[in-house]
Amino acid sequence: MATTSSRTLRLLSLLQNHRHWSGDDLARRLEVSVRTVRRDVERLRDLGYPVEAAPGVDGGYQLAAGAVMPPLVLDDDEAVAIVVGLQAGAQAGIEGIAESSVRALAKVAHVMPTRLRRRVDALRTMTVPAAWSDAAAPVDPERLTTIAQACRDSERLEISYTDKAGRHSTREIEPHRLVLLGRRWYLAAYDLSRHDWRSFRVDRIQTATTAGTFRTQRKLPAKDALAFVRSGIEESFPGFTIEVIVEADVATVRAAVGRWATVEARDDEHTVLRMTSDSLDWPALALGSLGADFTVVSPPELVPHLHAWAARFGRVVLATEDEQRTP
Amino acid sequence: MATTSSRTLRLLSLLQNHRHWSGDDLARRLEVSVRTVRRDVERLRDLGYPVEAAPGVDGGYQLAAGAVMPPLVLDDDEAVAIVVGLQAGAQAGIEGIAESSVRALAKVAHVMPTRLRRRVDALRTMTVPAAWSDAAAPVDPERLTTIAQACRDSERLEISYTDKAGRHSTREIEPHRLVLLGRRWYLAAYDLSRHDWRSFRVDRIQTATTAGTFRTQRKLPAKDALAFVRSGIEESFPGFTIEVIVEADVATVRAAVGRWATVEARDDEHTVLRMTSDSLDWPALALGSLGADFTVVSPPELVPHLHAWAARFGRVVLATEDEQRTP
DNA sequence: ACCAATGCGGTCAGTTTCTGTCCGGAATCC
DNA sequence: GGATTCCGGACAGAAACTGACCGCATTGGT
Repeated sequence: MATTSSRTLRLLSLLQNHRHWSGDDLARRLEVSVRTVRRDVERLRDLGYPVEAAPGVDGGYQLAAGAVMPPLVLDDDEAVAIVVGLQAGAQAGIEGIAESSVRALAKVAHVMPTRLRRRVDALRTMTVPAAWSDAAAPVDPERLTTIAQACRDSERLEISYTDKAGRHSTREIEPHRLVLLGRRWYLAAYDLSRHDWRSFRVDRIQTATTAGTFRTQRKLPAKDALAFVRSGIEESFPGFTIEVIVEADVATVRAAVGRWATVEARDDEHTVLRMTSDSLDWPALALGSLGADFTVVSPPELVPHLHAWAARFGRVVLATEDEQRTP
Repeated sequence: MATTSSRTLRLLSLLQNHRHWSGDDLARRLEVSVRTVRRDVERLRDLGYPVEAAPGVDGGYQLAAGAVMPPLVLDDDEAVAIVVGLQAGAQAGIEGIAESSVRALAKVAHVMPTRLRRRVDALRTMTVPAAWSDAAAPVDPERLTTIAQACRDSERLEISYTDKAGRHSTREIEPHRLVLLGRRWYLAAYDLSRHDWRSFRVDRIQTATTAGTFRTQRKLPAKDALAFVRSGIEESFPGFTIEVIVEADVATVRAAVGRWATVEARDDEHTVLRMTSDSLDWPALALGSLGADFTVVSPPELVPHLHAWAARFGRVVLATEDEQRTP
């Protein structure tokens, strides 16, 4: 009967939403006898979900941590929060979770009601882009999930692409795998127009629409997708390695820059600060907020960069009443 | 029977993991006849999940977006990604999702296998703290979820708290609601030691352990938790409102600062840029990366702040070989 | 020490429904 | 037109679910 499995699912949801439930409460909620509730609980346990129960006046049932994740029953707000969080995770380029974030995103996005999708879109305009600098062009999360779904489901894609030289083209591809390398997403795919494997930078894909499924899995000419993409990229990442000597003690520096950089005491009054960054603007913020003088060890470009900031900031004045109104 | 509901759940999971499944495939996977698969699909449809099916040689079943979220069946990696994303969402203080993030986090964290919890912990050390400045002291996500669970489940908490004046104390409280105000989390709770309602800053709670449930819900002496917390906070947020006139056209400015600030054309060569921030360091980064001169309209404090940066940056020099090695 | 509240699980009988096997029909793609 | 695939009715036997009843164990408070 539909009622019995649906009821089991509802029970799971109730146990996820609230810790303590007495068997009596559950029975009333589910409109069955307590005996049946006990049997349903037993069923959940058989399925591997650890429902704990405590007898006594303060007893009740609760779902505990077990060996496997139970199916998550989410309400609207929670689903939206999860999608926003996953989008951030996919963009942030945190090694070790970005790929999983995209996979989960593809899964959630595919079944998410459109009304929730609209809310996510609305929120995305408020959400902070992961990176300041244009160095890491942010990728439209929707496109990312479209591509992730296509990879998962073996669906051909028709994409419009702009290559390094700025040439536009439309291609039909068989997407294979998404790879996060450095701070960018790449797509390893078989290009049906060129009859060869290619890697595409996802931020250079303007549109992507599905175009039917394909059956036979071609063999990637590399150990794995990561190796393939890496081999195809000649451009080395700029990725500055910043090292400065700050005229402050290590504790002060650590407090100011948080975990963004590694700090190391040089002596009581000098601290070595190291960080990596795509652009020189980030380090400028970190160094500026230190509130202490410092000497640049590397890269040399940082010095003129900071001097340029100094020059501009030095020229800053407060606007006069007049200026505030008309040019 | 355990098999039938478990099978329905497995079917749901299969449909979430891969788009196209032929009825035959599903039957083999689930070890039942094709007819039963059809019946299971029908069951899912009865439960409100829109399983679409296409006849023909390329047909198959797939789960589409529907009116409600189906229970999410996640694998380990995806669960970890979701938790990391939610933690970021809870910390980031994005209005409209922070509360939901915490709720979802409480839900997920409670049933998450410990092996996954360990992975999340490991990743957290790598994850970037939401804020630069010490203005927003980051909150331990684990503590946040503990408290959220306690609120949800009406569980007493024993907390050790450090108040504004730096005095430590241990209190037993009945937690009511978590509130995000500005960039900080507050807990509205009834303090059993003081016999009155209090708001606690979550970042000032050192430890929180559950101490039994409570039944009777006390009445909060305010319209809602937000109002209560807000009324209890005498300290007004600094929250600078920055407004500057940039000597560049609106497109350039928009490209440089992204969505962090609102920009408005003043004339072809001047753009008004507005943003709000807890500290003056953030705007400094935004203004520095502009690469253009500008005039400050407000706040006046910004000018000396920038001048201080200018002075420090102006003094910066490249370290000599000597300095790099020994002081 | 006792009592109330709560969960546990056995048994039983009646009802429900689930399953596999048939089948003809319809839609889709080549 | 043919192959493939999904659809859903009918049927019979097997399996299960459900509610009712029972005595028992555990917990917390009086």
